[in-house]
Amino acid sequence: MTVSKMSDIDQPKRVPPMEAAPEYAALQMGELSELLGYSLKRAQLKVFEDFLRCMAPLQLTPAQFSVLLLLDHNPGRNQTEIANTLGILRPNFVAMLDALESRDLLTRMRSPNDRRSHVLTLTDKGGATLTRAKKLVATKHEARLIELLGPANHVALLGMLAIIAQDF
Amino acid sequence: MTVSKMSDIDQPKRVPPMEAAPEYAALQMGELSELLGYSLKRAQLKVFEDFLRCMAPLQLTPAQFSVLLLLDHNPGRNQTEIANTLGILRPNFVAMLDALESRDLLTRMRSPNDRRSHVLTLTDKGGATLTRAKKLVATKHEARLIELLGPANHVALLGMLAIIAQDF
DNA sequence: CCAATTTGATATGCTTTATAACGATTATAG
DNA sequence: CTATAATCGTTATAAAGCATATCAAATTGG
Repeated sequence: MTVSKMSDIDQPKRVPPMEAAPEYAALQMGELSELLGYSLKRAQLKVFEDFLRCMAPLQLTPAQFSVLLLLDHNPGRNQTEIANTLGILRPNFVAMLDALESRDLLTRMRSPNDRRSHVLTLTDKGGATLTRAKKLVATKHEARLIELLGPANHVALLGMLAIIAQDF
Repeated sequence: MTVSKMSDIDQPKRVPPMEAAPEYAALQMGELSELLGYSLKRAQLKVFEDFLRCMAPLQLTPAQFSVLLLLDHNPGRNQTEIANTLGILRPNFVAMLDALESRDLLTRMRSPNDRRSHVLTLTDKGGATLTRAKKLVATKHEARLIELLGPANHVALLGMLAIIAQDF
């Protein structure tokens, strides 16, 4: 049987599914709303979904964007350093870099100091893409969040999440 | 739940650099710390990790716990209703219910009204397990979070995440 | 020099998430 | 009523995400 792969031309790969309003009576959520993990996961999915939507013209996932951003601020680092900082395991980072390198957004160069390691560098196209991406994130993605929460809450939320991410 | 007190949130003390301990020099996180999606994902992973640790004696994942909790508050519902409410796709819900049913935590009964559907019900063991689970979550998991953030911040965080999960 | 370690890479497996399709059953149109 | 469509649980399947073991090449340390 052939794989029915509807490969259209330049359509965004993943369009998040629209949620349809369920026609049955709303269920009692119980203590679920008080469960931080549940709300965290739901919120994270929504935020990533919106990120992908905003970033559709550049076809960058949140993880890919974070790599470009980190490379821009940390030139001359190798794969292990970048991957560890982002919480990505080295084996899984390889394919990710393959994709970005094949799109000419970054380069792998053997380090002259340590020829085991690859120095990662943003290409010109990578830098330009990152600039466009940051603009999209700021004006479309984060702006919408700030509008929803208010600037003070937005800052407070970032602070609390950072605390959880590092101290919990 | 009310979010009316979101304006008087205690500001988190500070936002130190994320992660530590690798032997190479700390990398510059750049605008990454300001990216809500990034912090959300990191925080969510940590919270789920702690949830699993606290729930180890009962061997319940966050998703399984949410199913038991929802069943307890919504008796007589079928698989589609429970799955939809939790954002689980029906095909993926089958194996999940198989596992819980094989552990005698819930039962599937053909509905007399509509013999296509299965009415889901907590067993006695399921109810007892849920009671123990809720106690573990409250005393070990959420308590630690509240201690870390402070009660006011904890409430505010829940409120903001709920807003994002619903309205974003 | 030799043993141990590190780096990028490959292979592999597990879990999660998503879609298509099927039999049984129910609902609906004509 | 009958014929068609829709729904429910289920199976099969595939793509991602996440994790471990292992390898060759290169480096480090004794």
